[in-house]
Amino acid sequence: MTSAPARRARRHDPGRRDRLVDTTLDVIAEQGVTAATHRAIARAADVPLGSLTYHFASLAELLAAAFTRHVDAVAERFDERMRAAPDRTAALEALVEHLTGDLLGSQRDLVLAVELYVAAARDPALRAVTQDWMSRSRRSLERHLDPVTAREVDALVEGLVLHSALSTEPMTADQIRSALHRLAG
Amino acid sequence: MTSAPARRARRHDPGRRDRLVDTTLDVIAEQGVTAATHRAIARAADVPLGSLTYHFASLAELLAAAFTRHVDAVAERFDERMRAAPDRTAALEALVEHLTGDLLGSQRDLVLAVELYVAAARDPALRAVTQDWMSRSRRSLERHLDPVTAREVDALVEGLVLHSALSTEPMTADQIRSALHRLAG
DNA sequence: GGCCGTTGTGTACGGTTGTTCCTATGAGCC
DNA sequence: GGCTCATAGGAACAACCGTACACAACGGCC
Repeated sequence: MTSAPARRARRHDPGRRDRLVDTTLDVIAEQGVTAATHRAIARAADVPLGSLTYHFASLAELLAAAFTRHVDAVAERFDERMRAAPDRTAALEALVEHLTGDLLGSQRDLVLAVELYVAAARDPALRAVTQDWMSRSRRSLERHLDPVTAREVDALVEGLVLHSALSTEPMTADQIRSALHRLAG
Repeated sequence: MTSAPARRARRHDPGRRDRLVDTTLDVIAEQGVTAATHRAIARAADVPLGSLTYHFASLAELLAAAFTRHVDAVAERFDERMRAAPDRTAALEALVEHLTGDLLGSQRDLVLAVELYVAAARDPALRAVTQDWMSRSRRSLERHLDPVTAREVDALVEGLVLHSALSTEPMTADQIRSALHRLAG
């Protein structure tokens, strides 16, 4: 029996561009943004190396597309939660759920957030993505909070996320809830 | 006239190991942790390439030594401020000064903090450094705040720092002070 | 059916990296 | 003065990177 020949994706492959963006996010989440090289992504997506430079002019462009897609999804999900909340109290509780469920619950989203922070610290194009994210999340919060409070809550949330990412012990929902209520309650 | 021969450091060079650690911090602050290569650091310190692997078994070890030195300095400076504060109100004001003066005032410390976050997200050795920093700063805060509040303030501060690093508009002392007082006032 | 342009593929190139290794040097001790 | 060994120095190596490019294949239009 020959060794497994690594089944190639079919030659005609519409939507490969989309799939490459998703695979890039997977690689970043699993191995970090510095490990997200052309070769690593090509291997993960099971496509030849040249396919990446065909679909994306540069690696930076591919990374930007990937982070943009991720931020769009997270921001939209969050705004839905805020729109659904009837009042301020419900909004804060929805925020707690957003944090414990989406961000801190799945390591994936947490890791992606931190990797984006990291990459954005040096790449102006990615910094635009993070600024878009911050302003969108602030706008979502402002559905139930005044602008000043929204900004403070946004910063606190950012810190909680980073804390959880770097700490050994994860933060509990109760701790998050109490901090939020003290700031915006 | 020949081109400048790049004056070499003298052959006998006691304390070079220390100087390499400082230079590493400079390179990280100016060009980011990903640009802190053996060659970049050697060039900045004006020493031959081989000198780095002689003094430090690996690049990771050098980076860890550099971040450790920096964290030690910042944490010690902060604890001094907290020790000097007579009461809770003074402590909060000292924290504002610490943030606006040391961290946000000089871009250098802010950049170093974010670069450390970034690097720590992937390197367990560096994560130990950040955890040490967090626990020390929390302990300093606990000189005037109860543990729960200290933890929340620490998280908020982390978020404010990150916000300032990634945002275009820096955060003002007044905004920081008002957020802190709302949380711990 | 035959052409053509879009899409897919594999290889090669120039550059940078961390690390190793051999040699040269000189400060401290006898 | 002579020995010795920790330090200084520079070249070399293997691995990896992003990107370019020439060629193959196929769908859609005439």
